[in-house]
This record gives sequence, C-alpha cells and structure tokens, in this order.
Amino acid sequence: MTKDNLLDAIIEQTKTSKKPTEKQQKIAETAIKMFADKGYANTSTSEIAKAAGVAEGTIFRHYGTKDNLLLSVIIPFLKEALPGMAGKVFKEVLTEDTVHFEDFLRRIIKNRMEFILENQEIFRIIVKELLYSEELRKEFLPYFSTNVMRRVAHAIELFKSRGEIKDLPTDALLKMLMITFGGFLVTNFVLSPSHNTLDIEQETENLVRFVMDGIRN
Amino acid sequence: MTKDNLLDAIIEQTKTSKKPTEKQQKIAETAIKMFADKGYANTSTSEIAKAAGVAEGTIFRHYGTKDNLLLSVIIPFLKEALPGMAGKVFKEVLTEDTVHFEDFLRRIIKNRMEFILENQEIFRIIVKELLYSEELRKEFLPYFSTNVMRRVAHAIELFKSRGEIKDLPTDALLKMLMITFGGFLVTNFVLSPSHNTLDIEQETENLVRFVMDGIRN
Amino acid sequence: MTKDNLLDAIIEQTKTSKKPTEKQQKIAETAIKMFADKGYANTSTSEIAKAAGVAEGTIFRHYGTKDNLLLSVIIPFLKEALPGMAGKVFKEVLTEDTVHFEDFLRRIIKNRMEFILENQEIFRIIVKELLYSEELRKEFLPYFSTNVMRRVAHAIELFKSRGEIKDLPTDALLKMLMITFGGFLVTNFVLSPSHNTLDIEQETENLVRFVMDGIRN
Amino acid sequence: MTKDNLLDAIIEQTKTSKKPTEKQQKIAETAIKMFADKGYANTSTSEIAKAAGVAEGTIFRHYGTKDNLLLSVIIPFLKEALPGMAGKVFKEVLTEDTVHFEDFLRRIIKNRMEFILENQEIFRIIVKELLYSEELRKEFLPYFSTNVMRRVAHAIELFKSRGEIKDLPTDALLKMLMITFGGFLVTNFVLSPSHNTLDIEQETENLVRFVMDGIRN
DNA sequence: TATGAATGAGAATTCATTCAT
DNA sequence: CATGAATGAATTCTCATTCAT
Repeated sequence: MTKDNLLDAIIEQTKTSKKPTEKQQKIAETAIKMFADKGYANTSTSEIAKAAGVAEGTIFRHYGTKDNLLLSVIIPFLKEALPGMAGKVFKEVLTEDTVHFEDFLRRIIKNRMEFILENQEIFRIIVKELLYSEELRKEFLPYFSTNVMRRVAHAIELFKSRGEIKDLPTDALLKMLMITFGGFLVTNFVLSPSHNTLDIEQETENLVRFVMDGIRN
Repeated sequence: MTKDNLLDAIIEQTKTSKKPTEKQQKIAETAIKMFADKGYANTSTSEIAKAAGVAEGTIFRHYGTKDNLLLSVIIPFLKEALPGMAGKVFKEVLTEDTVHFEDFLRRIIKNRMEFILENQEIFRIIVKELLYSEELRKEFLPYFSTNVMRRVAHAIELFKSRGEIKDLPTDALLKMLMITFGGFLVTNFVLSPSHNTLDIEQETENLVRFVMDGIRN
Repeated sequence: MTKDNLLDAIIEQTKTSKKPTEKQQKIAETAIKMFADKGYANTSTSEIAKAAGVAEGTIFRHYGTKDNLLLSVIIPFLKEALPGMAGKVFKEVLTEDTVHFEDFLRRIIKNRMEFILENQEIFRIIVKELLYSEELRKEFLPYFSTNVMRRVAHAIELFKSRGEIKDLPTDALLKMLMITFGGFLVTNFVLSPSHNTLDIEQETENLVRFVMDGIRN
Repeated sequence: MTKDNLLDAIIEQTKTSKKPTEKQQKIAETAIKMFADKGYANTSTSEIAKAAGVAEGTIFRHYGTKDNLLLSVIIPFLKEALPGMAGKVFKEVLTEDTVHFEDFLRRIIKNRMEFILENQEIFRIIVKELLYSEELRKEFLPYFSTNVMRRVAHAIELFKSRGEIKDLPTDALLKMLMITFGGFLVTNFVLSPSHNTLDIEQETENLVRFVMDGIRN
C-alpha cells in the first residue's frame, strides 16, 4: 500500500508542482537514460544509483519500487502525450471547416513528432516495455484506445462525411493511419540511431503524401 | 567454445534432420511459447524446465546457455524467413513483365503473412528482442538490410522504370513500404491478441490498396 | 571492471586503513580458515557464509567474486611477506662485513619463520593454491623470482666473494637454499599438524647447521 | 559398497594382470594427464570422457566414482613407488659394509628420480592432491611413514653407528633428508616446467654433495 | 532525508551420477 | 560392454528491497 501511495504521491507531485528533491530529479533523469538505453529489465537499481551519484537506498526512499520508478517516469509523459494531442489540434479542426484532412494530418504529425523528439528517451522506454510487458500492454492499450483512437476515429468520420477521404470502414482507415504513424515513429526514434539529424519538415511531408495518395503513379 | 559448438550442432541438427530428443523438442516448444509471451529476460530457465516437465539441467545439456536456447529458436526461423521471401516471389517478378506492382505487392504480403501466421510466436520473440536488445539489433539489421531491403529496392526501381509507381527517391519509397508492412505485421501479430481470427485475404487487400492509393477520396 | 575495482578498493582499504565492516572482517577470517583447511576449490561460498554467520549475498557485496575473496586475502600477505624480507635483514648484511653467512642465514630463517608462524593459514592457502593453480603460479613465481631470488642470489655472491661459502655456481647454491628452506616451511606449516608446538629456535639451528655443513661426520 | 568393490577389483586387476578394456586404459591415461594438468577438482568427468573418446557413462561403468578413478590411478603407483625403493637398494646396503652413505644416497636418489621421471604426471597428481585433500593426507602420510621413513631411519642409524654421518638425533637427520629430497622432487617435477631437459646425473650429484657437506667453504 | 550495509530469494550454470537402451 | 540422455543437488553470482544509523 505504501507503494501505491508513493506512486500516487509522485503523480500528484507532477500536477501540484511540489518540487522534487534534487536527488530525486537526478534519479529520474538517470533512470530514463538507462532504461531507454538498455531496457528496464537489464538496468539494475544499483547501476542507476551509481550513475546518479546517489545511494541505492535513496531510490527506494523516493520510489519504493523499481517498478514504481519506471511508472513514475512513464506516466507523466503519457498524461501529457495522449491528451496533449487532443487539446490543441483536435478542437480547432472540429470547428474550422476550412481545414483539409491533409493539413490536419500534417499538423498532428508534426506536432507529435516534435513532442516525441523532445522526449525521445521516454518514448523509447514506452515502446520497448509495451512490447515486452504484457502487463503494461494491458493497462496502456485500452487507455490509448479510449483517449486517442476514439478521437482520431471521430475526426476520420468527420472528414469522410466531408468527402475528403475514401468511404471505407472507419476501423480500416484508423488502422492504416495508426500503423503508418506508429511504424514511422518507431522506425525514426527507436530503431534508427540517427536521432539528431532528422528533418522533421521533410519526413512529415513524405509521410503525409504517402498516406494521402499512396505510391501509385 | 563448447557453447558455440553446441549452437553449431543445433543448427546442423536442423539441416541434417538428426532427430532431437523428445525432451529437447519439448524444451524448445515451451521456450518459444514463454519467450513470446513474457519476453526472454522475464522467463527463467527454471520456469521453462518446470513447464516443459524436464529437469533444469536437461536444458543446459542440450542448449548449454539460455542465450543459446534463444538463438536455437530464432536462427532457423530467420534462415528460412529472409531468403524464403526472395527465392520464389522475386524471381518471377523480375522476369515476367506482365505483373503489375500491385500484384507483386499482394503476393509478397500474402506469402509472408502466411509464413508468419504459422510462426507467430517466434515472430513475436524476434520483434520483442530486436527492440530490446541493442546487440541483436546490431547483428540482425544489417543482415536484413542486405538480404531483404536490397531486393525490394531493386524491385521498386524496376517498377519505377515501368512507370507504375511514383518517381520518388527509392529510399523514401522503400522506407514507406517497410514501415507500413512492418507496422502491419507488428500490429496484427504482436500487439493485438486476436491471433486466430485474422482474415488474411481481406487484410492484405486493405493494405495493398492503402499502399497503392492512400486514403484520399 | 566492477570486479577489479572492488579488488583495488580492498587493496586500497588495507593501505588507508579504512575500516572494513565487522561482517567483512568475519568473512575474511572465516574464508582464510576454510581455504587453508580444505582448499579454495573445495570451499563453497555458502559454507563460508554459514560459518561466518552472514548472508551469502554479503560476501559478494564486499568481494564481488569468490576469486576476489581469495586474492583479497592473499595479496596483502604477499605485499608484506616478500618485501618484508628485504628491507630489514638484507640491507644490514650488505653493509656490515662482520656478519658471517651463517648468521645471515639464521636471521633470515628466524625472521621469516616468525612471520609465517603468525600467518600460517594464509601461508597454507598460498602453498596449496600455488601448486594447484597454474594461473596463480604463472603470476606469482616470476614476481617471487625478481623480488626474492635475485636478492638472495646477490647475497650468495657477496659471501662467495668473501670466501665463506663454496665456490659453486650461484644458481646451484640458490636452488639448494630455496629447496631446503621451502621444504622446511612446507613440512612444518602445511604438512605437519603440530602447528603450535614448534620450537623455532631449535628448528632454525638444525636447519642452519645442516645447510652449512651437511650431515657428514 | 559397489564402489569399494570396484576399487578393489581394479587393484586386483593390476596385480593379476587381467587385461583392462581398451577404453578403460584410455580413460585412465586421459585422466592422469588431465588431473596432472588442471588438478582433480578442476577436471570434470565429461571433459575426461570427451578427451578419451568415450561416453561419460563408460567412466562410471568402470570406475563407479570420480574419486575412485583418482585412486585407481594413484594407488598402483604408490604400491610400486614406496616398496620399490626398499626391495633392491636397501637390502644390499644393509649387508654390504663397504658401501659409504654417500653412495647409498646417490643410488637411492638416482633410482627414485628415474622412477618419478617415468611417472611424472602421477607424481604431480599425488603431490597436488596430497596438499589439497586432508583426507588423502591422512591416509597416505602414515602409510608413507611406516613404509619409507622407517627404513630410511634404520639406514641412518646404521651409518651413524659406522661413524659416517653426524651423531645427531635420527629424527632430525631424517627430517632434513626428507625435506631436501622432497623439496628437490617437487621443485623439479611439479613447479618447474622443464620436465624433459633434466640432467639427472648432474642434479643428483649436486644434491648429494649438498646433503653431505653443506655449503660452507 | 540520505546513506549504504545487509539480506535472501532466485538466476544461470556445472557436474557427478543413474539408467534405459 | 558401451552409450548418452536425463537428472537434481550444489555452486557462483545478481538484485530488489529493508533497515539501523
């Protein structure tokens, strides 16, 4: 129970902007780097402690559990990443009917890419652990489904009704969009090592055109 | 050296069809299931032994190392999966100039999906470990690059010259194809739990049309 | 690297007199006794832990490796045993030309016997492992050769030039001295169980006379 | 019980010259080499089996136990080595009163050195294991004491009475002789790697002179 | 709050030994 | 006689977690 309380406390901390200790900060930063690099299972708390210049006990004083440390790092990201998408971009689109789907897509892709570019390491952790841990998957995917997929589905239907995109089942369209964007993100941020030299502008453009018109001449 | 010899012996075994013991068989099967499920790092040899109804020592008598057990399971798959693609489908296409790119795509996708459907669990292991282990990635990706990507690139150029697909840089086209097909496979076989009720015919069709023409109306 | 660091840390500890934990102390003591008794290979870390009243993990927290534990026990002894010989006794002899070889011999033998009497167990460990482990032998013997043998050879030559000992090849004389003193130490401290009732005075005298004049009437 | 019977059977076999199987022979030879090289504790039966070109089970079929294999190799050597000394040389000396102690010593040393030169590996095994295993030591040393030491003591007394050697306590003389010869053998056959290029004639001469007259000029 | 020594439950691996064929 | 697959106890080592200071 202490563990859950601790986690809650940390989540709370994020919201209420109660300052985390300097050490706590350092632990989180270090953990992120190491988890992203070697994966959660292959990173020991003692390594983290050493790299963070902190006693091993300190990690547990703050996070209670290694699992908790992982979640403490992941959750704030998700809390921002998923809704973050909605807040700004979606609302505009739902109202403005001058915006074309292509522009909508372009905006979202660029927006999320920039966000992930700034949080590459956490993104890598999430992708890796999502694939690795059935448990995490079971917790995350439904959440993702309701928070993201539904919104996108909604948008798709809107644009379908406007006649901008093909009149295929929303499910099928949604799936293609998610696969393409997901594959794109994973390829660029997890598989390929060229994290810095990424021309977002160009990559976005290629992706949008591909999604809109395919490759047929 | 014993370790490598053991691995070589196992690879050899695959080729020469020297019968593996009943227990050895059971160990491999069980390991595949468990690795696919929980990931390599989260599966202990003692769990595998218990689940396979075998003494833990027996695993090591046959595979020498846990790593080895993983490789023994992965390598035969890769040996078949990667070249398997080339042999049949590619050659036909390079000669027949009646085949359209769409058909080429359809054939390859269906063919590989069927193969992976039959080897779902190993595919899941490979995807997971590829993302998880830098080491595996460094060994596998270049191999994949030379064996698969180059062939596909070749095909793309062929069809570009025939005017069937857009005259974009081969790299860009290749990337989109790989992302889409990869994302598709991962979504269907790794992320989603509905492994059995997959309508290959229909899924393939959706994918091909999406890749060819995008979603614009 | 952690392993070596740990070993270095322990060596360091010896010099800088940074207090080892009480448990660490106990582990070392217990290990010395057991290694001396049953040999390194026949003593398991779990036995040591049990005998030391410590959790097995504690051994590894402090010493990292079983090998390391052995070295941590041996090295400080060697660091003192080998140079220890030289510092005091040798220097005097090289200057004073009143000292006879017989006295020189007597002093060294007595001095080293007393030292070993106080460190019997470590001496037993070293002798056993030296014979048992090719590896240790290869590391230690050359070191012994340069640090001890050379000095003794030097002294032998000095006394030969003074006409006190036979004009035989230094090598041959050296070999006889080493064999006799070595055999003497091993017999008294390793083979025979009467470790306590040893009359150093008398034994030294016998040995010196034997070496000087042999057994002929 | 089967184990002991097996050991007895093997001892018996040696005497009654019942042919050991070809495989059995190979196992013994290989074991001798490997025990001499790496020590008993560091040599696994599976290694022996592999090196001997034999199935692991075969070792146990013949020797029942790894311990047994060791003994089967050691005992025949001891049975010959220890009494072997007595039979020829001692008897002559006890009768002939023309023989000087120096010649007696020379003969024994040369005789035993030749024997050990031919059985180097077993000698190395015995020395190593004698130091390593309290158990072996407790069995062997008393046996050695009654069979060898007593005879030598007897001879010493004889020569003392003839006035050829110093009138010191037999114990003390005996000890010096054993230490010197033992140290000599261990140095030449166990510690030093130059097993082949040993000038027995010369080494014997050096040793005898040293023992007789010491190093004083 | 922070420390770091101590823990003990497992983890991978080794190996002598057994036994059915 | 010989084989070699199978065993399971023992071994070294790792690591998240606790707790006294």
